[in-house]
Amino acid sequence: MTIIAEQAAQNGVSTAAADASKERLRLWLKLLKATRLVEADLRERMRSQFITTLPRFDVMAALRRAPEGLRMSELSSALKVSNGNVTGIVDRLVSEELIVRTPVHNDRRAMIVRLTAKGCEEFDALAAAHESWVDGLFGGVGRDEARELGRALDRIAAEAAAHMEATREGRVNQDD
Amino acid sequence: MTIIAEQAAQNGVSTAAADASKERLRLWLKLLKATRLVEADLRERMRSQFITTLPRFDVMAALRRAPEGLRMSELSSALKVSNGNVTGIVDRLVSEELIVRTPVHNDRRAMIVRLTAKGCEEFDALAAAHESWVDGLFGGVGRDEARELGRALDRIAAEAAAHMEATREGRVNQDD
DNA sequence: CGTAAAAATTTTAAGCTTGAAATATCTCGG
DNA sequence: CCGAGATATTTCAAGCTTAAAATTTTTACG
Repeated sequence: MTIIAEQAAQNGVSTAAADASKERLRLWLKLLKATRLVEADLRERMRSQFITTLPRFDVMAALRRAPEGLRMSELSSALKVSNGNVTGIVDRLVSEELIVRTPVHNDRRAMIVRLTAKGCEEFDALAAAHESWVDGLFGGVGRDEARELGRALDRIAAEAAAHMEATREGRVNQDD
Repeated sequence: MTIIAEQAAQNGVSTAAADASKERLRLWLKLLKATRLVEADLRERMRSQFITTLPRFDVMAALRRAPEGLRMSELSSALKVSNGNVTGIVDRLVSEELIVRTPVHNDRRAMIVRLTAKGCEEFDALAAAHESWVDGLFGGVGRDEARELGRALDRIAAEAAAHMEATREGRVNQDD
């Protein structure tokens, strides 16, 4: 925090905490920058080489792992996006016959979505290309370094999720 | 690459390269997951506590560092987003009197955009809150670890950018 | 049984994002 | 001076995203 660091400096207080804080802000900006850079490249390749998008790829990837299909709600929670968002992407994939929506017996509110044979084929080709693109972009990262960074990111994500949970506004249990 | 790994295994070929490749794909997925998690939290806080968005914050942050203002094209290249995108965000910020668009003498095509006094004030409050949110989310990352991860991410971004440059489709200089 | 609350999904409004097309203006060679 | 090409920006169409409202159906309680 620049402001806190300035205050600390003015107060003659140790800036150790403020230093760590600044370093964390820089880390976040770098994380965001690197992610956006890679994401933009993958998006562009999906668009120009396969006429598709990352969100469509994400939906298809989730369905590829579920041969029996997934409910709309399972899909949206697996991808961590809103229900309405999934509705739109699924609509478009259905119109291209890459996936199908089928009603669920016993529950006329719900729909099961799964890949068609055509969808499986297209996804597999897409996934192979995607893996090679990522391999190229991260070519400078060795196996051990990738593992190490992956562990660090897992830990950061877990800690961030815990912090989010702890500072959530709309308290579910006020007695916690 | 799963497929290559399988082929390699079937062929009795060493899987060392395939192992590294898989580990890189995992790293990318973790990078994306962590970034989206943090981004979603920051977006939600911006929305509920300040009735604004991350793209607006990004635009205001770029302008905060440029007291003389920036041209639309400078803004879009600084933020690495399309021109049309900046036009829309700027339109909305102008309508709230947080920034102003002024014509440039000598060049009637161009516009300079800069923060108003109100825009500066709002941005500073927003930036202070943003820094404290990030500090909370990354609270488990110490100063030295943050520096180390930051360096690794910088290197990855630079290597990815170099790879993108090297594999670009529409060659600018075919003689390179 | 009947109905209120819960659950699954879709719809809607608003904003973000891109790439491409359209406008307007500028620059420069002839 | 004029016109071709370059440059700055906006407009447009399409898709992604969210939160909130609306719809439909199920569940459970009295």
